[in-house]
Amino acid sequence: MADRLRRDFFAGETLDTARALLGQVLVRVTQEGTTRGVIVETEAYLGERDDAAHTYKGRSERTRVAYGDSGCAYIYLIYGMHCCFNITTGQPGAPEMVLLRALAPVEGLPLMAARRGTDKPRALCSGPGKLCRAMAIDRSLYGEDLCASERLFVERGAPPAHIAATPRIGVEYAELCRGELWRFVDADSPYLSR
DNA sequence: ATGCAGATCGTCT
DNA sequence: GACGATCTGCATC
Repeated sequence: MADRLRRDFFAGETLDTARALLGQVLVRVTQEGTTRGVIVETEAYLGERDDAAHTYKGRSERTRVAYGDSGCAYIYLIYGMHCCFNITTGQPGAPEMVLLRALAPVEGLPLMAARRGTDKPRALCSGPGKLCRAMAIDRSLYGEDLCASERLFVERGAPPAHIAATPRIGVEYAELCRGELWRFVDADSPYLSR
């Protein structure tokens, strides 16, 4: 049994955590079964100094969990139909987080395929909405503490050999930070969102 | 391979 | 009332 990441893994600098999450293993346990995927693509959202972040304009009901402990699930609905899954990072009071954008599926592929309506491995978790669907992550898990939960957590994996940094996806509207290289990918992975 | 329209609703103005 | 940290299917090249 691999060991679970502890709070201190998520509590440091958010850009470091976004890089360090590559190669770690996201685990989701449901009554239907367990699914696992290696994290291959992340994005950092840096709170009140990042005009692409939900927390740019301060606290709101939606972003409540971002102001608490690191290592918790920040999940929201986008376009009325997809969920996006972030892990809160940094110190309490600093509303920073890391968005998980893609996984390399490693366990529970048939269950993922059933949830996604496709069995092509590359299509299962290669996007923030896709991975939420494949892993059955929705807003009922909002605020879940990944350092204590039995149903959603991250296990220790091996860092990738080559990491690339690029601009984040879909944040052209953010005049200030759209050019920042705050998206991180396993450069050798075929399971990226693009 | 690239491009575009449509789906659909919580959150914020 | 407007707009997304998206995905899919269909059209065209």
